[in-house]
Amino acid sequence: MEMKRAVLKMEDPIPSLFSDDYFTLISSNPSSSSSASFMDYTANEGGFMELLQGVHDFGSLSSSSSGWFEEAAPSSNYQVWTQPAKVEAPLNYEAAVATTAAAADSAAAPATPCSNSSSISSDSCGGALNDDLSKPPAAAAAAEEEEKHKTNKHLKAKKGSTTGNEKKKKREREARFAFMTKSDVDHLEDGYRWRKYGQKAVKNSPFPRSYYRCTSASCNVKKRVERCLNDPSLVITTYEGQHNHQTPLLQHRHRHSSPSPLHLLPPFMHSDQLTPPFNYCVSSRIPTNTNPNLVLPPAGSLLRDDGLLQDIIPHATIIRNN
DNA sequence: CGCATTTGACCTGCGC
DNA sequence: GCGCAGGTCAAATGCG
Repeated sequence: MEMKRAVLKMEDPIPSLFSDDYFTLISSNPSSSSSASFMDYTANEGGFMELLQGVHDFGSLSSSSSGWFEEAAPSSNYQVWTQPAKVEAPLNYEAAVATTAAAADSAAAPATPCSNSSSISSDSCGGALNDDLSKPPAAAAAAEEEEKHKTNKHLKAKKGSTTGNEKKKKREREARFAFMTKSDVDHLEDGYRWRKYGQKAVKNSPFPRSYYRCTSASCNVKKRVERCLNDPSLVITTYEGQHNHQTPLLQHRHRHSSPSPLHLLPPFMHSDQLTPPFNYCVSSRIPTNTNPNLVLPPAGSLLRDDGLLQDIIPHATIIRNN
């Protein structure tokens, strides 16, 4: 099975993606022969949707981690890095996506953000991730909402003339959560309904970035979807904000009071893509047996990483897929 | 017809 | 101040 890996080197420049806001990158370590890469969502009531919501609870992240990255144990199959606070020291980042072939090489190397294992240039996946999270820290959603309201209300007026205060006021952003998945479709099903509101070409990348907004009224959650520059099969999804409503799937389930298997699936998964026990599929176009390589930490690291990973992934357990 | 997507224009922040 | 790049808007268009 093909595994993915994100490598962070402390001496490289921080990608702007990580330079602000609470951010979590969940990636796998290819160095393990036991290639666990799928989460046993069926064993958890909330599934990945709750996982995402849990990840959005960034308060716990900020309070439980002291450093820029929370380092996973070297023996773990996956690494989970979080950026709970602004970084002072110069750090360097690399998100290297290694296939199983490369995995053997780095098997001996400690799977830590400080690892000296193989690196790639800055315009790799790290570069793809290197978008503008370098904005002011996450602030209250209300502030953002208010500003957004202002923006919408006075858009035309602002186009003509902007007050000094508004001009100077820094844009505040919601906390973000990004992850990479292996998929041939950009927009992965996650249980929520999204409306695409923009698409931009990414500098130095042939792949555009798409912008989506949750269609639910009063929910201002956004997500951005782009492809990894180095490995176009990887989709980088960045969620911003927190849903203030249930997923349509959950609502449907509650209405009918009979458990729907759909709500137990991770985002971007359909029930018809499931072949028990663990053949989850990211893409609706990918055959059931194709591994999506949603990069998530293994049970070992989850259990080991007291206080952090449990906050990120509240109920998740990992099953093996080999 | 209603909703989603596309796409060019505009706004904003940041670095030089 | 200027230019660049990311982010957003909204009219036009497409689709079921």
